[in-house]
Parts: sequence; structure tokens; C-alpha cells
Amino acid sequence: MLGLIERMDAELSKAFEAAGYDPALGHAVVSNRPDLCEYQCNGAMAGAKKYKKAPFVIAEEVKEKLASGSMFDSVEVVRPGFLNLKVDGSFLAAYLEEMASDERLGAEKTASPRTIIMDYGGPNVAKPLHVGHLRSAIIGESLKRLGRFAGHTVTGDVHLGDWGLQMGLIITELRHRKPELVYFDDSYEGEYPEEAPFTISELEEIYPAASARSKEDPAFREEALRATSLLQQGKPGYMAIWRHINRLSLADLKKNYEKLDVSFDLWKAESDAQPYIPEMVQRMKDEGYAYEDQGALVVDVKNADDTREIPPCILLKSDGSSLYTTTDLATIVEREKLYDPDEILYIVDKRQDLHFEQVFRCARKTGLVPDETRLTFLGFGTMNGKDGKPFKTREGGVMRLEELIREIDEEMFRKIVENKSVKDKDAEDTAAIVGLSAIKYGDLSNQATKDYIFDIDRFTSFEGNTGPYILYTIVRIRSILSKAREEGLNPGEGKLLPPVNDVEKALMLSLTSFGTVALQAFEELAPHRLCAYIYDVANALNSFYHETRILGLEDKEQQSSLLKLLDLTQKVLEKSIWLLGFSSPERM
RNA sequence: GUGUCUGUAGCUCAGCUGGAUAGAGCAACGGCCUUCUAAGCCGUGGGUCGGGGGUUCGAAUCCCUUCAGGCACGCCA
Repeated sequence: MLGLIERMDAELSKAFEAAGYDPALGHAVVSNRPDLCEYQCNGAMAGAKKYKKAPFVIAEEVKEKLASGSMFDSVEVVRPGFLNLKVDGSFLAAYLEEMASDERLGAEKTASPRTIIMDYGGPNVAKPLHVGHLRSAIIGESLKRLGRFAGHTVTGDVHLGDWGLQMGLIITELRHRKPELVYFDDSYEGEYPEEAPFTISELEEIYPAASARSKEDPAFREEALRATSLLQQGKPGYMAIWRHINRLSLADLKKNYEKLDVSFDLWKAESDAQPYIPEMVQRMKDEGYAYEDQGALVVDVKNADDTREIPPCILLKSDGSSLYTTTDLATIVEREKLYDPDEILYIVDKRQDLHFEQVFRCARKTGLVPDETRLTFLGFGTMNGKDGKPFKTREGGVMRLEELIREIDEEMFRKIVENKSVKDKDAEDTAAIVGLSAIKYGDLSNQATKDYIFDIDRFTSFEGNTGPYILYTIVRIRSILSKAREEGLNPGEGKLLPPVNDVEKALMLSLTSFGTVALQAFEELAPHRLCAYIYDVANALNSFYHETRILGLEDKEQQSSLLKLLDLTQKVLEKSIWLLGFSSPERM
């Protein structure tokens, strides 16, 4: 169904046209002066220059043509040339009635659905998930849901990092510690053991140790680079270790992502691109794109109109091994072959923007993707601590994701028990649900592209623009609706009546924007728009809730109308938080 | 150095495809619970939108310039 604003636009456009002006001027926006009107149209002022006429006159003429419509309660022309609009109550009630009976709550699907691959620029295997992985997972999950809701075909690929130097480092470290293992015996021809020679926690210790060592010891680093190269060439012993690492890590990663309620359709990794690399490289050489420079094989990607120096894409290092540019390019080849996407959307730390600029240019220049395929980079900002520096543990180390979630859940549990609205046995589950909303809403309510300050105290607060506040609002509605059901009432039924006061009307108006906002949030890759929206709705609901007694109401028609309004509000909020990636508890 | 992003209330952030008096929350202060969850609601105070210039009837928003900070800049990812 068409949104409320779109319907206004249609009326306004007709009026502008009837008055002899460009119909495109007929566009309404939510008023920035709620004391004066609900919606406003600034088209008369925009058209003033074009028609060399006072905006006030244009607005008056348009108003004349508009008068007969039934959707506006009032139309006023003010000072320079604003058209101030108020929506008719009966029209509004009918609109919400239609919205309530629509499964999609009035949200249209996109007119041009796309097949989209989402790349989460995944975590490295062998490293525990830390807070740095939080944003990609949270933003990505929300965009995936928003994209699908908008009608696109979205496939999420975690795209694990498993083919680079980090593997060589682990292998080399292991070789130093346990040279006797069969993996390092080049004459060994038997089967490699089923079981890994290390546990996941040992693995998590090995990588940082190796990484630190490689920084101090150039010879060690050389060895690791060599090992990486051999792995990429398929050396059996190294491949066996690589498989161990992958298996252990994957299980651990899946467990962690599950806790975040984040899922991926594909658990692909850099190594999956390996089969496509030789042919891709050969073709780039044959077609003259790739040439040797300082021993490495590179492709130039600079343009004449660049304002800065864009370094060439390194396809192969001087030792012949590939690096992340190579696998990212080869992954594009694979995706083209398997999925033929209209768009590949990368949700990656914004510090990688130059890398993706290079990859995108190279992919276009060498014809890896058709011209019309979109390559989109959504670079998200850093999650900082209260001091404005990258988020660390109290000891100054990297905060593991598990640790962060546990800390939040404990804080939530403490608050819930304190309030003792929930029985102890449920309190832990509730704490986990509310805790997740605190983390996700705290992240998503900020613009994705900006750095933000992760403040546990603020995010877990029930006051203000937080996840818990939104959930509290939903729980309040749920509580009143379930009491109504106990009294034999049926909140979903009934007929919506025109609003009887300002707070009720404000709530009703806020609900009408759901579809527009949800779709816009995806098109702009901006979940924070949806957060801002539900915060508005929650505020409107709480004001309304405070002003209006419902269960004790004498007028049963009025009562059932209000119950239906509550029911619709709950649906809008529930749908919205689902699109953001979290859910609400029964009680809190 | 080059490029890029950011700078809005004490703090954390919206608003940036130009519109009316720049909005929230937190913090501060003052009200409202024998009635559907007060984890709520209502109100008060708090701003040279980093500075300067320009475009425009109109600029936080667009352009130029300048200051401050973050980040990136060929064989790590």
C-alpha cells in the first residue's frame, strides 16, 4: 500500500498541476514545527524563482485547488509560502485500518529488486572473535533483514580470513614448538590424524604469540611467509593443519555468532577463491592488464582525474603467493559465476576503503563484473571506549566478544533482579534478550560510517534512547493487551476511530511512517534511521499511555479502537526491532 | 606530505538531497504513582552548529579558505 506521504504527494502534485505549476513541487515532509502543523509542503517557495512569482501567491493558488480533498483536515498558507497541512482524523483512522490488515504493515516492496551478495569481511580463523567483529556482524545482520524485507534477494557470506599470513604464522609457530609432528615430516605419506594437535584455546594463544614473534624476529617472519606460500600451493602437511584450524575455529565462531543472533547463508572463506586465482591471473596477464613491477605482479588502477596517488593492485607477491587483494578479486569471479549478483555489498571497517577502491577499480577495469553490477563499500567506524580510543579491556587488551556479552548480560541481570518484576528462573533469559538489545541498539542507533563510543552504562540504561527503553515500551503494551484478553476482549479486532486528542493523533501519525522509513533505512544503508523512528514511536506511545486509561473505559467502541491502536503499535515496534536484529522479552 | 572522514548543549548523539524558533537522551533542577509496568510521563535551565569568507529571499546543511582531531597511503589483513 502507498505511504501516507506518497498519498499526500499525489494530492499536492495534482493541485500544483491544476494551478499551472510543475507537479514535482508537490512534495510533503513531516513538519519541523509540530506546533503549527503535522506536515508541510515547501514547493511554493522552491517554485518561486522558476515562475517569477511570490511564493505566497503560488501557495494560495495551490491551496484553492486542494480544498476539496478529504485527506486534509486543514491547509494553511503561512508567511513566505509554506503550505501547512493537518491530516483528517477519519482519513488517518482508515489509513491505519488498512495498515493493520496488511502483513507488511503498509511497507511496499521495492520496484526494482536486486540480487545482493553481502560480504561481512569476515574474521580470521584462529583468532577469537573480539569487539572489532561486532559491528560488521550487527550492521550486516540488520541490513540483510532490511534488504530482504524491501524485496531484494540477499545472500550473506561471512567470508572468513583463512588464506593469508596468519595461517603461515600459526604453522611456523607450531613447527617451532613441536617439530616432531608428522605434519612437518616431508617424507610422511600416510593419513594425517583426525584430531588436531591443539585445542581451540591453545590455538587462541598460539596466534598472538606467533604474531608478536614475527614482529621482533625477521627470520621467523620470513619462515611464516614461506609457509603461507607453501600452504597456498597445497603442501599436504600444511593443508592438514589448516583443516584442523578451520574446523576448530568454525565451531567456535558459529557458537559466538549464534549468541548474537547473527547468521550467514554462506560460510565461505578466502581459500574458496583459490581455484579461481590461476585462471584469473593468467587472463589478466594475457589481456595486458597485469605486469611485473619490483618482482610483484600488479594491475594499474589509477585514473587521470585522481586527486591522489592510487597504488596499483598487487595480484601476486614477488614470491608468487596471493594476498587479500588476490582472494577478494577471485571471490568476485566466483560470485559472478555462482550467483550473478546485481550488487556486492561489503560491510567492512572503513580503514579498508583504499583497498576496496583498488579492488573495485581492478574488477571493473579487467571486466570481472558487468558495468551495471554495483560494488558497494559500507565502511563502518571504530568502536571506541569512553576515552575515545579503541575499545579495550580494563587491562588494556583486546576485549573478546564473549567477555563483552557476558559483562552486559550480568549488568542486565542485576538490574532486572533489582526491579524484581521477573522471577529468578526467567531473569537470566530476560537479561540475555535485553542485553542483546542494549548492544545492538547501542551500535545501530549511531551512523554506521562514524566512529562511536561504546558506553556500557549508557547502553544498558533503561532511560533515554536505548534498546532496553524500546523493549520496556513493548512490554508495557504486551502487558495491557494480555490483561485485556484476560477480560475477554480481543485487541486485534474492533474498528479504529479517529483520534480524540493530540497524543493519540501523534501516535497514529508516527505509525504511518513505518514502511517509508524501513525501506529508506535499507536504501541508505542506515539502520540508525529505523532506530530514530522507533524511538519516536516509543515516545509517542508512552505519552499516549500516560494520558489514556484503556481497560477501565466505559465506551466499548472507543476501547476496542484504542486496543487496536496498541496492537498495531506493538506490531510496528516488533517488526522494527526484528529488522534491527533483536527481540523483546515477555516481561521485564 | 597526499588523500579522506569528523568537529552541533557539560557528556553521548540526531538533523546535512537548503526552509519557519537547531532537536533528543544523559547529567542538573522542579512537578506527577490508593487506578493498565514510575525502567514511565510533564516541565525548567543550558547553543558564536570549530573559525572566517561566499552563493541564496533563506545556510548546521552547498562552495572556498583556515584551525583541530581520527584514519589510510605496494607485496599484513
